[in-house]
Amino acid sequence: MDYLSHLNPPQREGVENLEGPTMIIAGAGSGKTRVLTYRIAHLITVKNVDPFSILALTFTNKAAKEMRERIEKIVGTDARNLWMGTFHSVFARILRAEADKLGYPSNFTIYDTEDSKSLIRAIVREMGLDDKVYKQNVVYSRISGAKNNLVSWQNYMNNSVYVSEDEQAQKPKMGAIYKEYVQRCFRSGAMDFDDLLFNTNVLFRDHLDVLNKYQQRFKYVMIDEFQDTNISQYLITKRLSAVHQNICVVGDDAQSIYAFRGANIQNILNFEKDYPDLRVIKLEQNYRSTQNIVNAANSVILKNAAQLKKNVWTQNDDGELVHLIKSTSDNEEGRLVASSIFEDKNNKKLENKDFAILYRTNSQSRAMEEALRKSNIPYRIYGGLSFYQRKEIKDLLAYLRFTINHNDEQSFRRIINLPKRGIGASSVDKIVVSAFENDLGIWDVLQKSQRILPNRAANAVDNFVTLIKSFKIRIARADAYDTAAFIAKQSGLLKELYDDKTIEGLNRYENVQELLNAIKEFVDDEQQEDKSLEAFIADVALLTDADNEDKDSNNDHVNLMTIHSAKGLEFKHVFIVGMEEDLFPSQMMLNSRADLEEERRLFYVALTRAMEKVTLSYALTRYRFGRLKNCEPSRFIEEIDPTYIKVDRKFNRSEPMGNLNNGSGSSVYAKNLVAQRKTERKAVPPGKKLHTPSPDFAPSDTRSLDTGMKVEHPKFGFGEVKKMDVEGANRKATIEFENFGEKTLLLTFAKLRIMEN
DNA sequence: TACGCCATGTTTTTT
DNA sequence: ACATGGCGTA
Repeated sequence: MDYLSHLNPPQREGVENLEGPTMIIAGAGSGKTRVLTYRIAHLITVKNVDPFSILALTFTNKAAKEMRERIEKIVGTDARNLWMGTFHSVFARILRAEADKLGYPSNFTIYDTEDSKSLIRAIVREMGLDDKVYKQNVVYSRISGAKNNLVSWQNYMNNSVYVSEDEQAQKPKMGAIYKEYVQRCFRSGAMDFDDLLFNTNVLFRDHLDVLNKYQQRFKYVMIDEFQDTNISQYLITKRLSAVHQNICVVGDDAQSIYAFRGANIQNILNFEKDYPDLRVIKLEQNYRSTQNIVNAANSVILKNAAQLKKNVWTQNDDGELVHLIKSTSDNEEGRLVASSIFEDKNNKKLENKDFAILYRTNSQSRAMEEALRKSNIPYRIYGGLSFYQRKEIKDLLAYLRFTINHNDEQSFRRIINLPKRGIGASSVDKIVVSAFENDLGIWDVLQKSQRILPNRAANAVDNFVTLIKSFKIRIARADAYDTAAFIAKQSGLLKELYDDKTIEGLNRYENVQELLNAIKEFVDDEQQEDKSLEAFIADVALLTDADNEDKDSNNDHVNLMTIHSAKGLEFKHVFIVGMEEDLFPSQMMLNSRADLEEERRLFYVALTRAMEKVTLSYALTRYRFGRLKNCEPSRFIEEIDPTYIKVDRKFNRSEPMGNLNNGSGSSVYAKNLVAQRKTERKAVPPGKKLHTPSPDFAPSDTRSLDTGMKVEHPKFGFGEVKKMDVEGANRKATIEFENFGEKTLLLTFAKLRIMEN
């Protein structure tokens, strides 16, 4: 096989040794994906293994898709038959096939995080508990943590550790909420993300015939990004590969960055115990980055106590030193990065897509976007609010979901009064409570709504039921696109959005059309055999918009994303912005040594994305919650061996800060920001424009507002800003309007257009 | 029941 | 800065 000649000895060992348990410890940039790709190709072409019996689990859908394409280039269309995908998507597929064994319908709904949290919130209220004590985020992560450790609600309530922890935290009802949540999901015919893994474990534990079937089927099991798997995931694969023992995991403990989600480095250590005859292969030569970048990254990760022994090295040139730039504000940081990109593009003949701007939190994208837009540099934001998480999209999806699964409580709550049908919160509560008390599904209760609801509401519910039934009939006869378009129209959703002529409304309408287009595409896809709505809906909850890219003709843009979503990617130049204490490392990760080490690994991941150049950047002031805050440079900057870093100016950690302009915004920048739309951190819908137009009136960018400025208000007309005030967390502007006199407006709500002066 | 006004909390990361 | 939900009014 000619591809073998491109490999170094350990890489080759990883490709050629196909039998028995194998662990490949792959340092950053060591050609891990290449090894995995060739390994699978080798199985098919040399060992004549049927692709149907190969299971390859990846971290993202995108990674799976890319790998499949690369394999297809070597082995041809056979690659389509591989079982390849994320844990969640592969096991959702298996769970649908075996759902009856668990008492679930095969068309069960998948709840995303938002669905789960809102269900938790509803439960907490119904139980008469304080939702300030039982915060949905806290309860959710507690339940999620338990599920990922395979602790059922029964085990949870009997476990003295959990129970006493909850009592200590003054949250004794946690177990009861967990129980109710699980039962409600079950009755709704719904699984959340963690259930997909938890229930797969239950399936394989309690139905040995099923387990045996899949054990026989999957002769070879491979796991990418093994360092980011949790116990639940690990046990699934351990069970699956128990017969053939052909399990190969690939990972790098230094890049484990998902412990917060239950990922467990311990898995790597346990692996050696579980498979005594394990073959361990280390890929240590880095092909991606320059000498300086590799050395800088190594010097950082060295500060972590918990790690496997590994020596990442490279033969590449020294390259440039890591640059460090300092700005006075987040906006200036954006401008410096933008102009640096502009220069490098000219000087080094680079394209936009060679650059990535990485940050710790999604909210940091705003300043970068503004600066890039002003410099006319095309950019693309990855992650952030997904297309599929937008309200209007979720609304239509809820209709589709409910039509397929009539018991889905969360979808029901979304659509029962959308558009308004006169069914208010009290009616909804009655329906849900009645379902709960009689141990019925939502749909059963809806059929008999006149027993529990007053006439008017009951009639409205009857109409709703008839509507859904008409959708159901359509599903049986038409493909996904026809049905979805029919539902969008008949439900009244499209009309409601169409009638909304505001800019936001137009956008929403377009987004819904975009979803319909996506469904059309799905139907037209020749590789797609099942064109039913059910087939389309099945995996929608597992999609992120990272899966939707690449369709644009214009692919040359600067990449903006969080460090987490940069995992597995590489770029020539990488900017790591917001290198400030409390931001990176995050304030919330300073509580334990383990947390801080995870942040350090995150920094390591960021550094090692770069092929040629890394620029670190920090700002002395930054907006947070709309207020200007002082910042200190991150401790991580000092952790880089100074040999490999070039500081713009003398770097001084406790340098005194400049003048703070607190609250009312800075007039320096004000002049530049004229009636500019607040940055909407929205995902670019598939195949859509990169920039959004400016509306006439949008909630004002309050940072740009200052005394003396002329503004226009949709109701009060023209006026001049007289005074800016801060009261608590709110900022107010006193404005003298030409026709209405002086008004004091809360800037949070004021819709102002700032006139050029 | 629907709607408008405003108080409050949130931002750590994602399948 | 923004979303969310509570509360009062129509």
